[in-house]
Amino acid sequence: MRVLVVEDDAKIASFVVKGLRQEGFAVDHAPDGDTGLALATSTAYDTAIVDIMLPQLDGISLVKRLRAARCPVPVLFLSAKSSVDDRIKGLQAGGDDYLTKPFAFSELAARVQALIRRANQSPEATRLTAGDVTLDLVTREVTCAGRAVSLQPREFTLLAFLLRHVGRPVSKTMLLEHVWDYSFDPQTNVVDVVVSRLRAKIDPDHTRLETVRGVGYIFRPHA
Amino acid sequence: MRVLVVEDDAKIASFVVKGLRQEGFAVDHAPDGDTGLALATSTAYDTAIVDIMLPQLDGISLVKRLRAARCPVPVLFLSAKSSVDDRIKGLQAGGDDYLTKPFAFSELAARVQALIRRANQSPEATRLTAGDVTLDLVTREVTCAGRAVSLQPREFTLLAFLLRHVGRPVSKTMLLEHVWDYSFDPQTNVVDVVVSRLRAKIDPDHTRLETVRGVGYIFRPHA
DNA sequence: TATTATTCATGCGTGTGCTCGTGGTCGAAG
DNA sequence: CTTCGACCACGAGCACACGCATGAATAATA
Repeated sequence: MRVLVVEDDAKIASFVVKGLRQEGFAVDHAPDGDTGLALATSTAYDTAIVDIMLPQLDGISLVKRLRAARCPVPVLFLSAKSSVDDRIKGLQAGGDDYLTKPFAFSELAARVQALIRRANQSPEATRLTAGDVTLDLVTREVTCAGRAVSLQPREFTLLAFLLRHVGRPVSKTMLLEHVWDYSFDPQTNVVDVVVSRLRAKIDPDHTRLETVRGVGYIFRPHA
Repeated sequence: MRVLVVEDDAKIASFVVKGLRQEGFAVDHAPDGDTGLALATSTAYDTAIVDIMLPQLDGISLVKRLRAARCPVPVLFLSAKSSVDDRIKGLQAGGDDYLTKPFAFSELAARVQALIRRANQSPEATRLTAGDVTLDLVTREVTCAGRAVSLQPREFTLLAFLLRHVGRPVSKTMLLEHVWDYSFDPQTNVVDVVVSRLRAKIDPDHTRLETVRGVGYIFRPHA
């Protein structure tokens, strides 16, 4: 488990880094926001602990940039201020948790564990899977039965939506709304066409992506 | 278990927050609607306790916005008024429960527990069962005596209606109205035909779906 | 402009729902 | 007990809407 600590206060940083290493984590330390951003974008961390008050690039902006760069690492903010306002700003910027200084190390360790657990349990973060089909929202890679498949944007979005609703039928109206952003019925067969093309690529014999007449489609994972 | 308390009255808020913490909940507090909305949309709470009378953004509007943002957190409303009207408004806005001030803390704790329990087991809401026949309205799966049965749309709607009226006879007129959306008698035997097909699939020996001559049909669960 | 992605338009195949008609069942009256 | 009429069951067949696939046209992107 790799953890990144972005903290400028040397005492706190060393206290946190040592403690986490004793817990068995591989820990990297960045003393300022720019270094933190560089490390976070170049390495796959399981969690980042980010101080809000930082030289050069503050913690909130750092995380905003991470999210803009599609980096899904769970972030725990550290802050001297405990105001609800700050907390909200942090969470809105894309943070996952918030801890106020001073804090007990055991508290920090517990939250880091929780973040990692949550991230591992929610494939929602980046990777969707159903049976032998996988789809990575970040790298946009799709595999089916082990081999890579290249999808067009619409096909990709459609498959992602289907994978989020595995085992339950999705209506054409739902698809038009969430894959096409139409709030009305365009009176055409766009959906049918893209479904047809998607099938040709990942399900030629219609065993995964079944049609439910009069209702819509349903994605069933291949045993 | 994380709980959000949105309450502007400091005394009540502290009373509730302390009590819930003693019960082992992780509690966050928002003193007004805007703050509550921000917290609720950025953190995954297991329950939200929301006062109706709030500064800035009132409780009802708050919950409406939450629902519009597809935030499914169970909501318990608090209110000084106990009128049926208010209660209805609350539930219509997407609330799950309603408590009138003043209330005993034990009462509140019990309801919060109930809400969390209900939310965790909720998928049952979409499933109709009678004897050895089950029907899932969401996945559209139907089983009879353990094995899966595939139904056509009309048959599915018909069975769903029958399961909602288990043990009491339903007339053909009722069926035409609720399964076919006819408000008149089409002078044909559509109902008979579809009933016949349904029987062939889930009740070949007429022991579950009996006919009541001159009246209609009645579904009796298999012991 | 060249290239890719998306949408439109068309014809075909088929599942679905409906009607029809026959034969069966029930119940009340003779 | 028999007869008769009304009601019901269900197989067969038809028509239509729905879904599918494909190529052409348009739009977006480089």
